[in-house]
Amino acid sequence: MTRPRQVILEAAFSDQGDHFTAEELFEKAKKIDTNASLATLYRTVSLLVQGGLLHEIDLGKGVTSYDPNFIESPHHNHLICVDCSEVIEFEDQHISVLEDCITKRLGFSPASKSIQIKAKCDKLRQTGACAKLN
Amino acid sequence: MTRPRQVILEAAFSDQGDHFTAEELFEKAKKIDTNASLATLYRTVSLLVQGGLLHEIDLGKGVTSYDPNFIESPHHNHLICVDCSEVIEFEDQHISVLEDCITKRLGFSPASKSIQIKAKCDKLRQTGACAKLN
DNA sequence: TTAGATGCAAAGACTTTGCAGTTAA
DNA sequence: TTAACTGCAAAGTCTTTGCATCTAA
Repeated sequence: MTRPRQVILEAAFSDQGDHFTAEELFEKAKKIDTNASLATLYRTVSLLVQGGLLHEIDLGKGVTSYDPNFIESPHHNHLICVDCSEVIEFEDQHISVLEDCITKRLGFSPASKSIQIKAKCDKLRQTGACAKLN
Repeated sequence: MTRPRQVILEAAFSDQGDHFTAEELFEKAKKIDTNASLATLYRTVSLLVQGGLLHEIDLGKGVTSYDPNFIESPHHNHLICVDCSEVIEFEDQHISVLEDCITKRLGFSPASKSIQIKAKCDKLRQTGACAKLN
C-alpha cells in the first residue's frame, strides 16, 4: 500500500459515490495529490476491478466508466437520462429473479447481470427543466 | 448508394446474422470486395446505427460490437457465456414490462433498454464440453 | 453537372507497457 | 534487502478526419 494507491482509493471511494471515467478519477486524484499519475491510476483501477471493489460499466459515453457502489448495493442497475445524462441507480428483486429464470432456461448458470435503461426525463417534459439540466 | 456501401451492407446483413466488431465486418467486406476501406466502413456503420438498422452493443470485449438483428427482433437482449464467449439472444416480455414500470416509477419515459447477462455454460460443467469450445 | 462519397494517411482519444529509479515491509 | 510499485514517455489499439479525387444520379 503506497501513497499513490491511497490517493486513488480516496478519490474513488470517499466521494458521494458517483460514477467516473478514468479521466474524471484522475482529476479527483490530482486535487488530493498533484503528483498523481495516469499510468498508476490505470494500473490501480485495474486491480480494483479485478478485486471486485470497482465495476466497469458502460454508460454509453464511448468511454469506460467505473462504479464504486457495488459494495453497498451489489445488485443495482442503471437508468441513464437521455436528456440530462443523469445516471440513476435502481435495484429490483423481480428483475433479478426473472434474469435467473431466463438464464437457467437457456441452460446456463448466472454469473453477473447488468441492465441499462435509457429514458427521457418526465420532469423536463412537464416543466421544461430537470434536476441536472440548468 | 455506391459500391463500397453495397459491400458493407451485404457483409453486415447477408450473413446468418451474427454480431461483429468493426474489424470483423471489415474482414467480411474484404472477402466480398478486396478494395474495402476501413474509413468508409466506419462512416457507413455510423450511418446505419443512426438509421436504426444496426445497434451498438457492448459484449464486454472492450470494443464496440454491432448487432444486425434488431430489425427482426427489436426487443432482444444478450446472454454472454463466460466460458466460451458465445452470445445468445433472448427476448422476454415480462422483463420488458418490468423495465417500463421501473422507469415510470423513477419519473422517466422509456427510450431504450438493454440487458446483458454473463453466465456459465451448464453443458461445459456437466460434459466438459460446450457448443463453441472445441 | 455536382453534391456527396471515397481512400489514404495523418491525427485523435483512450489505454497499456518497457524501463530505470523508488519504496514499503 | 528486495519484491513490488512508480512515473515517464513511447507504443498500441480503435476510431475519426482532412483533403484531393471520384462517382451516382
